[in-house]
Amino acid sequence: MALIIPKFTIHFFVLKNFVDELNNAQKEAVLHKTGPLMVIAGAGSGKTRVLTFRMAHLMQQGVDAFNILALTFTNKAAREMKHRIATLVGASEAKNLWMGTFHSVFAKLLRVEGHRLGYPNNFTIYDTQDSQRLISSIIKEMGLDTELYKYKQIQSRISSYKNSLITVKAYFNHPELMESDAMAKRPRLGEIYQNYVDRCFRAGAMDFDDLLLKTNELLTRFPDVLARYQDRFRYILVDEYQDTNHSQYLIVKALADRYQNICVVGDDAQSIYSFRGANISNILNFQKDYDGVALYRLEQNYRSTQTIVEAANTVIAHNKNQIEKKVWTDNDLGAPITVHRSPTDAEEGRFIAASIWETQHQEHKKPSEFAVLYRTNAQSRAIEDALRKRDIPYKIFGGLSFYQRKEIKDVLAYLRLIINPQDEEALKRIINFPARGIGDATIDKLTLAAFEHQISLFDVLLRLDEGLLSVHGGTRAKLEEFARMIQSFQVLEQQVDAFELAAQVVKKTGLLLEFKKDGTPEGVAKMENIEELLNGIKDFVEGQQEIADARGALSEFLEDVALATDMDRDIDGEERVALMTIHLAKGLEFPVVYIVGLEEDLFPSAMSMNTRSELEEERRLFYVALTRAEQKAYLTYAQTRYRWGKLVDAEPSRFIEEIDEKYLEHTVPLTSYRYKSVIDQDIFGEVDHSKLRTQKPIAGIPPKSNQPSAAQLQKLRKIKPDIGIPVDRGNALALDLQVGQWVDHPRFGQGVVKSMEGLGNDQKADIEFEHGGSKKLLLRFAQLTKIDRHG
DNA sequence: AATACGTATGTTTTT
DNA sequence: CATACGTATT
Repeated sequence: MALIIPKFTIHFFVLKNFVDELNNAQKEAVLHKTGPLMVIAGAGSGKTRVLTFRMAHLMQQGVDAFNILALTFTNKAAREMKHRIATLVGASEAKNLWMGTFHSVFAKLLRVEGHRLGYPNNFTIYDTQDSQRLISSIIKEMGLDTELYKYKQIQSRISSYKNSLITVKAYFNHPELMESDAMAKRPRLGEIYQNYVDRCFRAGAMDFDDLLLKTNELLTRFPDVLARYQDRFRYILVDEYQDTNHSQYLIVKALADRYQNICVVGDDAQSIYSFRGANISNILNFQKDYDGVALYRLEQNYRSTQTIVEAANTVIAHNKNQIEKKVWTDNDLGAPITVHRSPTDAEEGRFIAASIWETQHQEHKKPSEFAVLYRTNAQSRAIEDALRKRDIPYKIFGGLSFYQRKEIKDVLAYLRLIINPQDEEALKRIINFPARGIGDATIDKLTLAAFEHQISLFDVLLRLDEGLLSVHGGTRAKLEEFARMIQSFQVLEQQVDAFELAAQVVKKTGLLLEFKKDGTPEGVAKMENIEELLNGIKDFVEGQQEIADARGALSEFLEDVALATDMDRDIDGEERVALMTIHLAKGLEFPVVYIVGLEEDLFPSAMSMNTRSELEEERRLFYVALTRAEQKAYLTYAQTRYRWGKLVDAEPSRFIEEIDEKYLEHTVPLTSYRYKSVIDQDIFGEVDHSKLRTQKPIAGIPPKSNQPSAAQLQKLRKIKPDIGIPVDRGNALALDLQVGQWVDHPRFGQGVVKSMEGLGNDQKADIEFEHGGSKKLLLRFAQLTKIDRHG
């Protein structure tokens, strides 16, 4: 019946057409043959098209899909690209591509190779919450002051060490690291780090950062493994390169070293992840890192109206450190950007809901054509309330993601423990949930016994008759029963599929009953969530059956879940307004975009105004937000807003003023003049002349005096110079040291730079101090200040 | 050991 | 405002 057409011909035809649609820069990037290649892709310039098409083209040229590795920023992006490539070269070929996020790709690699580093292939992936809980218990076990050692801060510290490849050993080898923690009154941070790493290892667990760190370790320690994967991944493509951290940078560099077929795509103007270690200099220095880099710039924007493109350009022009480019568009001028002020955050929500409702009806738009973008997840509430009142369907992305809900994590903890009984965090989570009479005291004893014998908690349970634990007979029986139950699940796991197993777990542990009996609406919601999880597992199992080499289905499901984001649960075709943070919106586009909460201290965030580089990142974030819009953008702010449950006054964001007035229209006449803060001036270094322009009243009311208010003086005192405190911000590279430069160190005093070594994050300076001899300091951590001095 | 309640404490952004 | 933690009560 079906007409049989040779596949190859069809695909070739499609491919050819596609090339013709590309502009010159795109075409060149796609057709570039071998060697390092960097594509600077402005917002909306079709970079996904270039990436997918480049891969398809490589495959057409005879490159085996097995030899291509593509690292994307989200799993969703990977899926979509794979799908598009499949339409170009056929699904069976596209399947062989290695594509995914850094984390998911290297998690898979470590499943295969991790045994060389002493990890079981069923290792658990600890999420941030697991890490924090473990660190919290370590701090308590060590008897440290929890005021000084706050587990969240410690976790983020350890995370940034790992992202910079500072292992425990390296930590203790760098006096300046210990120095800086000691000065922060946390001299025992190294010990915590040590304990944390040991405990993770013993639990057979890797945290998010380990997935990258251990990959680096693997590739460094085992040249044969490195060689094998270099040979395997002959063509490497990295999307969103501006958001890679040092650890990722090194992995890419190691893998690409042999063939040098490395293609990175990114936009320095959209680098917004420095808080998790992303280093913008990775993209800025790419041309120095590789020889003979071909550089292509995609500057034509196909996404947005002229108004939006140009307004965005005027905003980003306020930043200093950029790769030169000029984004432009052929599109229509489009509507002006609407700026709206509301008295309260609730009003802001109402305005947005009303505006969406109106636009929907006047222009026959679907709900999915709108997005509301905000700086912090907490802002979603007011918007939600307003949308719900108007019956506008919406979906919130991020925030508490589905897999992070307590009831879901509880079920997953059972499954994790079945797969990997060493998993300490999973065990602690569920050993007494549902309640079975095993209290904190018992768990503490258990932890202690595990530590004394250097075994896992579960092993202690299995060896209770050896007298490892002094507990009452009743408690002991309960512990034994718990262990027996887990073991019976382990047997079951061998016999049935993941769905069946999960269903049994939920039933036999009494989890479902637990929520059923409470009868509250929350309890019902929790039951529904568990049901949804089971359905998800079922879908997964069914999907797996189509894949020939599917391994242990459950452990793969757990891996997917550990690395899944809310984005990945997005069901296409759902007609809903999207609510998400700007970070989450990266890479997406919508016809109509509302950027809300444009207020000083919120956006830009109060936490990000201490240094210029932080402020510039906030501005890039705003740039990202604005460039999500295809046809129309709204900027809204409120004069008062509930924060920490308190009503606080707010003033409009400086970012609004940074847009040229000619692109804006105001719904409400501006009655009050906004005082322009003196903080905008860089009081610690060069004066930014663009910031010194005379203040122009926006409407009638004359400017206030230039004297900073008491509150502003308060703020000024809190400002620190943009050097010296880069420990977890990774921006110390701004300190451009030369040999002979005099510097000041808070501890060692003044000294002169004798020599420099290392690159990027590893850059060190050999400094001879006046008192105390010479020291090699890692620039990123040494709190150095340049000083003027000679001789 | 479990619960219930009060207090304190903190908030950017996420794989 | 949420959640995490400590204390008092059963």
